[in-house]
Amino acid sequence: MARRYDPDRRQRIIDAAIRVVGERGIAGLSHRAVAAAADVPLGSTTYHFRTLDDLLVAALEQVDEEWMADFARWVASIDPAVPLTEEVARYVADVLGGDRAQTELVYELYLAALRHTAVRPIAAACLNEMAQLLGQRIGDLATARAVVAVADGLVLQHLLTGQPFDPDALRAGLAGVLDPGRGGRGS
Amino acid sequence: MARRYDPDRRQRIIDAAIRVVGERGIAGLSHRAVAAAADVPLGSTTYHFRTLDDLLVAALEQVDEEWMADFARWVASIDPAVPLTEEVARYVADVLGGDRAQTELVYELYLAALRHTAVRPIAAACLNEMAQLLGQRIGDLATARAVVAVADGLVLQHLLTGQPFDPDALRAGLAGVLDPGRGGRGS
Amino acid sequence: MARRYDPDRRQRIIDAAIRVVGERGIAGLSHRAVAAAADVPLGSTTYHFRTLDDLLVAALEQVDEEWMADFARWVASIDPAVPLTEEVARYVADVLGGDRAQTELVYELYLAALRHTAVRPIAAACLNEMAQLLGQRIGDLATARAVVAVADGLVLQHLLTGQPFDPDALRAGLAGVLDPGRGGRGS
Amino acid sequence: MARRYDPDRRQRIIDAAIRVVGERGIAGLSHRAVAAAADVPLGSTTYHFRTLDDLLVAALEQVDEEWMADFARWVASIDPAVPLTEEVARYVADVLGGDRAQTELVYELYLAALRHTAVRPIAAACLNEMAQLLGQRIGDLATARAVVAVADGLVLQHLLTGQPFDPDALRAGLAGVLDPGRGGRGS
DNA sequence: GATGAATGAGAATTCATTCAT
DNA sequence: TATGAATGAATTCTCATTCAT
Repeated sequence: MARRYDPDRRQRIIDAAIRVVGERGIAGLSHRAVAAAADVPLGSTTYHFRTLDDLLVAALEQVDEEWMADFARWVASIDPAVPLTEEVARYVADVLGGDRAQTELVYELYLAALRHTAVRPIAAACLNEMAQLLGQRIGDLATARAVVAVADGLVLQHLLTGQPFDPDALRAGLAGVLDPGRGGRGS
Repeated sequence: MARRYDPDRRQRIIDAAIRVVGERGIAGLSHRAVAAAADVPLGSTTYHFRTLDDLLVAALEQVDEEWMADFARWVASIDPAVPLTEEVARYVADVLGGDRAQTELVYELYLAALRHTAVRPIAAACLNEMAQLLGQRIGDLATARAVVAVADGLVLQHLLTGQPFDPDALRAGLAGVLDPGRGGRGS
Repeated sequence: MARRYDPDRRQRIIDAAIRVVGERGIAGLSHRAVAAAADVPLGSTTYHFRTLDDLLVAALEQVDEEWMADFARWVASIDPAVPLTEEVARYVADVLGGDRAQTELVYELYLAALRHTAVRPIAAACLNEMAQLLGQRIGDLATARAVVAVADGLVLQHLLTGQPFDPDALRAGLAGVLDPGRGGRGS
Repeated sequence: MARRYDPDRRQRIIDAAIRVVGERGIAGLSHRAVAAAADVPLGSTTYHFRTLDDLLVAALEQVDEEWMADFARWVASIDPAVPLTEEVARYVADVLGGDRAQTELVYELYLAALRHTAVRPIAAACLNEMAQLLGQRIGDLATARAVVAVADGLVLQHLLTGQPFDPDALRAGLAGVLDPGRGGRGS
């Protein structure tokens, strides 16, 4: 009854939705939860976002943007003089050591996209943009795609197993993939 | 009213649960849906699995087992004389070309594990077992872990972007990660 | 929390639904209203009738049955020695003078059936059964259908206009339809 | 933002309301639906029609007008030299063969009138006007009322049962009502 | 043991209407 | 005068879980 004019409400609802997904996962997203988190009446969330999917998409697009900004910062910080594996290791370590909530958010986005048609394009765009950005920096798209795959696979692996991340093991492992004889196989 | 002695009912419920998750995702799992899919009375599902979580865990454990069996078959089929990258490419191509429903099930497992304490150990075990199995075969655990990461990252990438998988690009990309100069960067 | 075992509940819900439709019309039927009228928890109505349509159909089928019983009583009471128009007039007068709630229910059933696929068959069956029943009694189906049409049209007309029903006017009017010269036209 | 001066807006809203009722029934009428159908802002519908009932009444009055115009055309086309039953049969056949949407609109009007005080007068006026108009033409009001009743009853019967309309059966049936011995009864 | 009716909470939506601008 | 954001109530429906039989 109090707040009648509230021009930023739409954005506040999106922010609240991101908070809710971060805390309870995509499965935990509900109009009610968002309304409570944004401190707006329930009807307000459905007014601004006709369906829950609309809200989910808006929220994940924003998550994607923030994630891309972080990723772009890393890309910009790559030192051509340093071996790429080391830079990748730094990236993975950063991600795993950073805000766990945000990281979970992104991987939940990926995995949910497998089922959820509405979020698929966001995840696809995210993956493609990462590869493009990195590809421009290092001059090779195939390598960029491989880096993104390795990084994603690693983050997922460590998020789920809880195993500590060891940069040296990564370098040795990657070397082993290309040349098992030297990487350790058979020794 | 018909079936009184039905020793396989528990298993049939699990199978039905996997079917339901495969069709509607974990969010679509419910006692009712499973009961309908298994053609058993509603009370039967709650009788054999006190909570829905118990049923989910049982189902995902079985998904994991089946996935591991497939993975083990691939590991056994690895030819030491063939470059590992080629074998990895074969694996990724197999997964992407195989039963999409089963593949999605495993990523559904990962997704659930991100949030769900009860499911986390299953996903962790899955990832660890894959690395162990492969590590024993190729003699190096770090390489095995890297392979698992690369494979997961690639499958996810292609499932989400819909991009066709090109084994040559993978080999070039991986080479580029280790030695950007030769893999394409700067050339 | 109190009432746990209640074997007649399903029927009580149907009865309550009929009461609700009688009072507020088909548009006023809601799970909530029925639950309140039947004094059962809301979930109970959705348990016994998965969708509101299911409940509506069950209720209207019962309305139809009761209506047909009344109609059959009239058919049985027809005196072959009395002109049919007089018997029809008696029927219409009975209906208009009887329980208005029940009559409205039936005509609401008819009119709703035009739009509502689920109730169409009930209305169609009702109309057909009336004609069959009467046709058997008077030995002619075409006449029976005409009687049903006249009666329905008249009841609707008087229900909506509030005009008093005059049996003599009906007889004169029907005569006029067949032979306008004698029925009054031109005089 | 575009239209500032729009003198026909009120009428356009009414037309849109009729369209909405035609498509989804009275139950589907809502400010939102009308605003979308009329391509006007939501506030515009509530501005021109303070309550939804006002809008419904305006729409149904127009439906009535259009219906009466059609009916008047039929009345004017009646040939005194042709038996009235044949003309009635022609009318019923016209209605059943004509625009189903418009016919349903009128019965929707009847339906609403059964419960809705605000709508009752419109339906009553519609029925009375039909009788008056026809009565003036044929010179007998009682006959006119009977015709209207027969026509309404027949249209309803055929719309609901889907049975094909047979003019001969109608004539025989009506004859049977007045003189069962000749119409078929007892033969 | 096994079943399914019962329950109450919570889900997404839709909406008429009000009112600040 | 016209608009659309805001609101809160009401809608249907789904469901995990309990528990009497």
